[in-house]
Amino acid sequence: MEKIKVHIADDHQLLIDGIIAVLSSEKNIEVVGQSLNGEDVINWFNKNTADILILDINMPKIDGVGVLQFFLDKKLEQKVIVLSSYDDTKLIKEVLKIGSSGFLAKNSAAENIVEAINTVYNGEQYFSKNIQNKLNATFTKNRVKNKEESNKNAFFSTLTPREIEVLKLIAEQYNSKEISKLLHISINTVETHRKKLIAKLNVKNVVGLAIYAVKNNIV
Amino acid sequence: MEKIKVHIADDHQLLIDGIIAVLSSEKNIEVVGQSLNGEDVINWFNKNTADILILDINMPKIDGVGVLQFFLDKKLEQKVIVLSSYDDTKLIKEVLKIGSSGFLAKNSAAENIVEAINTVYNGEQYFSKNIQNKLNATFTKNRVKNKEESNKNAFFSTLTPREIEVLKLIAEQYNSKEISKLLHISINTVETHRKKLIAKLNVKNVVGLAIYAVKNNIV
DNA sequence: TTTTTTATAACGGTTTACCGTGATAAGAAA
DNA sequence: TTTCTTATCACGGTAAACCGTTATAAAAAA
Repeated sequence: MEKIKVHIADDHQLLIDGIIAVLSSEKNIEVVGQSLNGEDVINWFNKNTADILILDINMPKIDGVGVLQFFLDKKLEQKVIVLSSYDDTKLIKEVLKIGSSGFLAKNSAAENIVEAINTVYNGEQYFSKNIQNKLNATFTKNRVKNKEESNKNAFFSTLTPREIEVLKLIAEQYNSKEISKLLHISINTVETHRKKLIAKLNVKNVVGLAIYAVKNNIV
Repeated sequence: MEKIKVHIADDHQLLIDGIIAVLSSEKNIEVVGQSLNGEDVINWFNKNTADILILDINMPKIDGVGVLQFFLDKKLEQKVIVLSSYDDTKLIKEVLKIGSSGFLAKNSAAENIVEAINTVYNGEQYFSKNIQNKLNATFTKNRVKNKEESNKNAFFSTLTPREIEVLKLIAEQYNSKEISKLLHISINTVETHRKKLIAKLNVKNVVGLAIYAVKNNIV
C-alpha cells in the first residue's frame, strides 16, 4: 500500500510530536518531515516532497500565509491543510484563496486530523465542523472558481507592503507622528494608511488593528 | 507499580490528544482527565484528584492563572505544570508565585513533558531549557522563599478582576463611553481603570493593552 | 484596629485618533 | 494606451484617548 506522505509545520514542537504520536497508529499515513518555522518548510520542499503539508498559520520568520504564497508561485503539487488557533473567517477565506485545501482548528479532536488528511488526499476540501458553519453560502458557491478569478473579485482586501509596515509600527505602540518620522512621510499619509487599514480589516479602531497584527504574527 | 495520575487542560483538543498519544507509551503515567477550559478544570478537581495537572495558560472562561489562584485558595495538593506558547518571563514569575511547580513551553519536544511529569512528581521544579535561561539569578535566589514573602515583594503588579473586565472590553474594541454603559459606571471610572492598566502593564497606550490581552488570552 | 487595596468618581487640559473628502504622481496591469 | 493600484499629502472637524491629580467608601489584609 502506498502511504500518504505528510509534512508537519508548527512552531510548537510539542504539538508536532503529539500529531506524530496520533498519526503513528494510522497504517496508511507516514510523517516524512517537520518544520518549526516557515523558512524551514520552504527549504524542505525545495529538496523533498510530501503529499500533504499540515501548516500552522502562526509561525516565526515566515508565517503560514507566506509559505502558501511561496507555493502558489512555484506551482508545487502538494495539498495543504492549514492549522490555526484562531477560527477567523477572514483568515480562512484568505488561505483558501491562496491555495490551501483544508482548514483545521486546533480545538478539533485528533481523529479529525486523520479525516482531514484522507479527505484532502482524495482531492476534496476539508473543514473543521465549527469552521464549516462560519463559511457563508456566498463564499461556498464562489470557491469553485479558479485562482485568477477568485483573486480578482476577492472577498476581502489584501494589505499592501506599506500598509503592513505601518500596521507593524502601530502594533509596536508608535503613534502617527512617530511613525511619520520613522518612515519619513507626512503624518497625513500615516493617517491615510491607518484609515485604509481599519477599512480593509473591517475593525473599529486601533485596538482591532493591534489584535489583527498579533493574531497574524505581524508583531 | 503506582501510576502517576495526570490531568491535561488545554483549549486545543488536538494538543490534548497529542499529549495523550505521547504519554500512552509511558508505563508509569496515566491520563485520568482532560479539560478544555478553566471552569472545567475546577469542576473536575472538585470531584476527582490527580497527581499532576498540565495546565495551559491561554484558555477561555477562566484562564490558567485563574485556575492556579483557585487552587491556591483551596490548598489542594496536586502539582501543576504550566504550558504556554509565550515564554514571557513576567508570566513565568507570576505562575510560579501562585503555585505552579513547572513551566513547559509549547516549543519543547514531547520527551520533555515526560521528564517534566517525573521531575515534578518527585517534588522538584521543572523548567524548559529555554526558560531556564530567561530566569535571572535574582529571581532564582528569591523563589526559595515562601509564598507569603514572594507575594509581598512582587516583581510586577497583578490586575484586579475589575481591571481584567475593563481590559477585556477594551480589547473587544469598545471605547470608554461604551464600556461605561456596559458596566453601568461613570466614564471617568473607566478612564481611571484604563490609566491603571497602562501603568501596571507598563505599556504606552491602548495598543499595548490590546496586545497584552491577546497574548494572555483575555480576549 | 489600622493600613492597604479596590472600585468608584470628577475635572481641566493636551494630544491623538478617527471621519470624510479630495487630490496627485508613479508604476503596474490590462 | 488606458485603467487600476499604490503611496503620497491636505484640511477641517468631532470624538476619544491620555495625563495629572484628587477624593471617598467599602472591603480585605496586616
